Amino acid sequence: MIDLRYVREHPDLVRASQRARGADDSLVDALIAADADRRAAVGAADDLRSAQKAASLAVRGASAEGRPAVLERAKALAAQVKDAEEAERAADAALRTAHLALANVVADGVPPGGEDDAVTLRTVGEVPEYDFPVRDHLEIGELLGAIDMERGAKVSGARFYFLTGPGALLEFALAQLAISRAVAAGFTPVVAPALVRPEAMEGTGFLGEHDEEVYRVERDDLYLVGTSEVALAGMHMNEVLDLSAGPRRYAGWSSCFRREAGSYGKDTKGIIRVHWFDKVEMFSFCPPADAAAEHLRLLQWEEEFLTALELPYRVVDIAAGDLGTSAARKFDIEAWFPSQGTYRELTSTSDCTTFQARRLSIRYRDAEGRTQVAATLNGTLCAVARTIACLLEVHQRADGSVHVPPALRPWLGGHELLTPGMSLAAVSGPGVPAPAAPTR
RNA sequence: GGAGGCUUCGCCUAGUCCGGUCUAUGGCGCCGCACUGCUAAUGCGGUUUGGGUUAAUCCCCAUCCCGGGUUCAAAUCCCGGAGCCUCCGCCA
Repeated sequence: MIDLRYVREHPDLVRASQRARGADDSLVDALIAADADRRAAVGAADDLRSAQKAASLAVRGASAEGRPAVLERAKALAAQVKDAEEAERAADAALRTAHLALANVVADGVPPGGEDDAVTLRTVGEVPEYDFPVRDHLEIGELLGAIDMERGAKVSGARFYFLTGPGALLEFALAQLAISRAVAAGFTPVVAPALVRPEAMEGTGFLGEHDEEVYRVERDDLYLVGTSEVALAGMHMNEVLDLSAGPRRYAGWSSCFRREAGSYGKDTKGIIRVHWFDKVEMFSFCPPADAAAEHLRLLQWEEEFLTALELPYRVVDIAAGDLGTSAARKFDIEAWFPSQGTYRELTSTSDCTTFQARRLSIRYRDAEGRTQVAATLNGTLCAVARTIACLLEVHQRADGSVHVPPALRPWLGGHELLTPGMSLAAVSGPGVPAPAAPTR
């Protein structure tokens, strides 16, 4: 939800933002009208309630003979209040509808246009060259015994998979690396629920246009999250945070579930686009004035993570028409996928300014001690399945083995290569004693 | 799944049986002022959160977990829901 005061004071800027998104700018005027209606209705109902309260008190003080008349008057006012409150409710609902219809105000500097108009800010790392025919991540995964799509489909259907052997170990290695780096950077690590109540889903803006993307557990009126952003934002709903020591940062781990409705035929091979994956998500609460700077910090942490994995990538500034409802600005990092000969989205970070926090009522105390709406930001540190896909492809060798970046080695038994048929018993992690020599 | 208890303005708490200056009690904490070599102690005052109105103040309305209902009037009575706790059952 955007700030109503801002809409009142700068309707032209909000209209421009709507146009930049390719959305209807007349919604702004509808919102302003609904706001005026509501305030009129509230004023009328308040005045009537005030009169009725006085009348009601008069009933108590009335003499025996004056009482019937006073009571009559109080009853009449009560009826009027009832009507006025009905009108107030209607005006409230109309305002809410108009309010929810508006997406966040696009930040200054966001490129105009739609999906194809993202601006590449920089390209980092060399696109690798291979002197052998490259395999896609599924072929490599199958050679390594790391990915099993067929059995995933047998058990759960299309777009489900098993990570097996080295694939499973890779998941944990990535999780450890991501969480460790986040903790070192000052994030509070969080294991977040993947099943949330409607308020959290709605507050983060996922029941609007993304409604079709979301799994709903009807029986219990719960939703499966598409990202731990939902649980992390919901964590502090209806709270006043202390942000005097700087942004409050969380690194959340959870499974993520997406119906992928409307993506039939897209990325059907492998684990790039799946109904379920695990993810380490960064989430930050900060004063709105710091949000843009915080956004760049999240982006930097994302870049450092990919650099540690030795993955070539580019950073793109998403155009206004392609922003999510809650985002004022969004940067994606796209990593190189050799089998596709192109960069594909691996992580994404959004500055939601006060849009989510206003809905969720997440506030902080400013220097003067007043409560203000906080800003929220989110960024992927590691979406595991897709990252594994990218790693396998980029670091593949002619013989089907895969180079392990040094950053991951501590959790993969120190190995420099994952090789088809390798013994997993040798792939121990820190804290695990070396396997005992076989006794016979 | 079953039974019972609980939820009050940052924290604790009175009030709920029996509806009406509850415009919510008291303590702690916090803020201001006074007093005092300093600190402490003490005294006085303030201290929920939203909304409406306003240049600002004043004022008005709402708010006792949430949503309905009864009533001239609801923290208080009735119905529905949520959360927490205890016990039983089941379960990793």
